[in-house]
Amino acid sequence: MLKKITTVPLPTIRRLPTYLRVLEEMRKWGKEYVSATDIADYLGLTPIQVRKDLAVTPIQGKPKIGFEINELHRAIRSFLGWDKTTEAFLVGAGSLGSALLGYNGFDEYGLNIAAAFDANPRLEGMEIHGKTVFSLDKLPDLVNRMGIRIAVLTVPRDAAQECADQLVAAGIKGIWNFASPHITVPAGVVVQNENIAQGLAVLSVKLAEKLEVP
Amino acid sequence: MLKKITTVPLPTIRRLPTYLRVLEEMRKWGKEYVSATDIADYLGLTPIQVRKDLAVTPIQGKPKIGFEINELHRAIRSFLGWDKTTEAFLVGAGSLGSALLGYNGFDEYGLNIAAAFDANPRLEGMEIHGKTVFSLDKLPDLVNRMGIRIAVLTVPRDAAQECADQLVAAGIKGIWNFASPHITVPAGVVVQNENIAQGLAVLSVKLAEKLEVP
DNA sequence: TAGATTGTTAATCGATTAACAATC
DNA sequence: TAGATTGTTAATCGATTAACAATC
Repeated sequence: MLKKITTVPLPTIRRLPTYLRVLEEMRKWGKEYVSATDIADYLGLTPIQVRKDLAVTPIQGKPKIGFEINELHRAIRSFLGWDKTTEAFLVGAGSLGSALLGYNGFDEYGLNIAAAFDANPRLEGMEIHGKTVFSLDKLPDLVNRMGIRIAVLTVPRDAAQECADQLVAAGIKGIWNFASPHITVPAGVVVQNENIAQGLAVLSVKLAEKLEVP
Repeated sequence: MLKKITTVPLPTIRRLPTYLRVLEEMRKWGKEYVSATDIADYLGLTPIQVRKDLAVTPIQGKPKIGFEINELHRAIRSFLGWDKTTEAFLVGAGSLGSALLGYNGFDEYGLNIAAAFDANPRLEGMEIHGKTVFSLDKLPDLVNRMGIRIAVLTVPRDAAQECADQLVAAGIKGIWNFASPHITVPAGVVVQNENIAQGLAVLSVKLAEKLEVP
């Protein structure tokens, strides 16, 4: 009986950011209301699925008219917690880390990378895309003082697990893991693995199918 | 009756690259055989799921021993088509495009980015991480001459659809889309959308749940 | 009003998990 | 041999899709 409150399906959560972008797009076109059918047509989904997904927000659509774009947009952002900014640290200032430091779209997702950390002492004190790089041993203290809960992990694969352990020890509660296909963390810590190879695998297989049986 | 041959579940396909990494890891430890149980323990999955996933390959495991690591590794790579190199073009040599050009892990995935293209004439002829940047209008001819089928799309969001149309017109069959949450293409062309915001959405929601109900 | 769209409840579909005989 | 592990068939679980009354 416990444990199940109203778990929103993971696929739904993954589609929500796309709805945000679609709503922004349609707002740009001067629209004020949008129906689930419009969104579904635009994205190649079914209207029923879109309506189910949007039901995670408390926003009610109006029959024959649809949803108020701004209101829906605000509600989805709020559901994702993207209406307030969360500060995060980036760990591993290599090429991928640097690229992410230079990405300026995170504020749209309620995320701000406050600082970067690297094991290489030669990077200490440097700025990458305006973010200061600190020595990794400064991390626990700064996590504590700034109340940081999220880390973006972009170290080399071999360093991933050890580094994750340090992050957990320092009090990090969520790890956005670009470093390794899998890391082990204690319960109470959330890991989101990002792995570019997954998408490429899907593309590879689908393309092979298409080319075989056209 | 048509159409369904033996569709491998998408979640399975997405897990396959991770199995490759795990097999490499275990090979490094000097192991020769690995059981589905070992892999499952390592990744936090169930042994049954791992066995089901591995059944997409023709490799048979040996009861009590497991699977021959090298053989299984080769079979998964073969299933994904990653045993032969596929040449691809990257379109959009901005910060994300440059970062991907500098990523040297693609050969593990059977992908080689042969060249980059950009609409900005000032980039023409430049080299980024050893890859030459061509003008976008050279793309159709080069796609044709080199028989390129895959494009990595890393242009700004607003240019994504127009650029995708050009790629399709040029004969590209698979688009790995980092540019926009959604693009429309004709049937016969495969699109794989990569969207960093999806993973962050999952992390955000899971973390919020954890912090609310610890 | 008629018809498009909503939200909800039920049916279907697909993936995961369980059960179990076969095997080394 | 006993026991761990395999591969397969059946049961369960969860997400998607369908059906439909309510509404503007």
